[in-house]
Amino acid sequence: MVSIKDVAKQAGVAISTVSKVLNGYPGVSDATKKKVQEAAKELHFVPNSIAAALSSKQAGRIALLMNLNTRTKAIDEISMQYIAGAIQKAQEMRLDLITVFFSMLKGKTVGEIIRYFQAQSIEGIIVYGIPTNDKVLWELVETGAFKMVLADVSFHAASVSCIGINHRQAQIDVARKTILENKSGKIFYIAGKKNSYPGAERLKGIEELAEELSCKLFVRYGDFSELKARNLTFRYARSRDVIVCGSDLMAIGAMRALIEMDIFRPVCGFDGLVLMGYAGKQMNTVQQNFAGISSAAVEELQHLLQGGEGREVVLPHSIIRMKYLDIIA
Amino acid sequence: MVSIKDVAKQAGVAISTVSKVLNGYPGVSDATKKKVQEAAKELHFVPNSIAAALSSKQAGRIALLMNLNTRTKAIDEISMQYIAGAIQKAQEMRLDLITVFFSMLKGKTVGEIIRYFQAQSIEGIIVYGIPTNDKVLWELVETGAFKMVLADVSFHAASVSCIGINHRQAQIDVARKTILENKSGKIFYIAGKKNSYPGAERLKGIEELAEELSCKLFVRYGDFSELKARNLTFRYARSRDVIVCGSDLMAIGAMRALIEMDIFRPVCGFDGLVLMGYAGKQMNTVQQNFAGISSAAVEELQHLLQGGEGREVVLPHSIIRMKYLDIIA
DNA sequence: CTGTTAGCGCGTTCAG
DNA sequence: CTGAACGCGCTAACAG
Repeated sequence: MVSIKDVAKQAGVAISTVSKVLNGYPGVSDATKKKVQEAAKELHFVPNSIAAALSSKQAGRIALLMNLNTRTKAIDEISMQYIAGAIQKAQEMRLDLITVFFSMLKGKTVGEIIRYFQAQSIEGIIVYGIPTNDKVLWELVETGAFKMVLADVSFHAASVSCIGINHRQAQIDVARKTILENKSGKIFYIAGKKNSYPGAERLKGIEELAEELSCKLFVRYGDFSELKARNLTFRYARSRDVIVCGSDLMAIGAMRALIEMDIFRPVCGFDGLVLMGYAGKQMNTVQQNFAGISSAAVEELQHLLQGGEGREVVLPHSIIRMKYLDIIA
Repeated sequence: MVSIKDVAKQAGVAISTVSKVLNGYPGVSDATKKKVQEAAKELHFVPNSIAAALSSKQAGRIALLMNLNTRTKAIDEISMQYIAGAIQKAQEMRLDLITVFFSMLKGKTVGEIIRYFQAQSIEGIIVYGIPTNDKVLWELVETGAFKMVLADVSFHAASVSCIGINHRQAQIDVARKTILENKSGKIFYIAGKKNSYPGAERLKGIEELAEELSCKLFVRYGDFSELKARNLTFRYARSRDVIVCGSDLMAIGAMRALIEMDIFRPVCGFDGLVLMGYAGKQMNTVQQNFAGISSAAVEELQHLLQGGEGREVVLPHSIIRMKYLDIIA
């Protein structure tokens, strides 16, 4: 392994000089700068990130913390895009990214979690899908022990940013489109989970829209479950004009129930899963660019690591119509 | 951050003694061992894996290298299970696991790739889905620079193991079941990619089976693409009795084509994707436990890291019938 | 059996 | 503008 020492020797300068050049610090003459860069290139020098992490405190090691739902595998698609987007961007920004699942932290106290991350020299954490009622995780946020970026919640502090689309507005957009296309009056809304921030925001959206359009609104919680949405549809859909769902998975459940009931009702979903394309029908849905969101989250975390203030970042969304041909390859 | 030094001070012993105790080295009296362990517990000491990685050469940092197919998102499901299984097991075995995608290595020479991993103190690599024609990656394998576990290929050397199910046998099993259930004579086999090892093995399997059952076999390459399988089905399915596909995604394409053609032919797939459940019909398929495979791969890598010989590990598979009710939650 | 010492590769003062 | 020297937290030889 070629180290900084070898580069220094090759260039005929001291180790610290090499370090300065490679990290873009001032106070090095252009002549020696060039010498060092050439030597580094010649020796194919790649800085050892492990050593850098040990010695410096701004080593750029971050963690992606998320839920791994092994039961409902549909969520895999979202998680995967999240991970991929984050890894990609982290690589670009020369940050080390490790992936951690909630299940690994299960049963740990806040102190233990902090030490767990510290032991890995983690200085920043991106959290996706933090439950609004997870006491330990929210404690962790409040300690300020790490720079954090929270996806899909609305909370920011000095060292904590949040990021995500405007769920309320997105729900309004997709539902309005569907309702106007079908001239529907009575809305059946299948909401997500009660302790989910996006779920709550989407609910607010549909409430606002129903009022604006003077539609009757009937709400039940489907807990983001396909099965529950299916059952709710059997029970309540017949006497409503349109089924608006807080997630694609629930929309699929609703749609399949409608088919079995042999009645037609327009349905719209939320997320833009590929899975939608396999469910047999077309429908409007909100497309979230998950890879884009996690990519933006990494950038936001970098902003915090460089001393930036925590803030709220709102990302754009779009309304699409999922079709079979969109997804085959 | 509480370091090994603090523990030493607290226990009233030397740093190295603490290190020995915590790493289970011999040559420490039970009395001091107990003292050290108590001190560590009291201070909530968590060893810094970064520092350990720097100092020692057997630090247990490994990489999971895989393809990220951003076009055909169906693969997401498999990738996700892979990642999850590996991360989980790595955590259990106290190994640091980083995820790397092929795309990040694109255009790099073997030397650059080696340095890339060395810079991260990586000592072992698990590769999933290495193309049989990827020169650079195979060069990397041959250099022996890292301990490696290759999933779904058949190659092993001193420091390289391979792992996976018996694709040939699995293809035989699922196809035989489907054929016997339907008393089919003429088989249409939609194969995977030509330079894919699992694809080739599965093809061998169906050839063997066709001979054994004295069935006529007609083969075309679908390249693991849903669309291609769909088109091939339109073209060739009418005059055969059963469609055997080298992957679930292709089976879905075939099935949808059959529905549009309004003819019935038994179809069987390979992989056990959840996606299958959404495709509208039931069918036999091979269920691979992807999380289990990657988990086993981590264990095998650990075996190599501890000086074990490279070998071939064959994992079990099972034949299942995918149903809608199996997947909703 | 225990403690001292020397690095691992790099960042960072602080003299020169 | 440059380089010697120290330390990050830990492991591993070596003395005692």
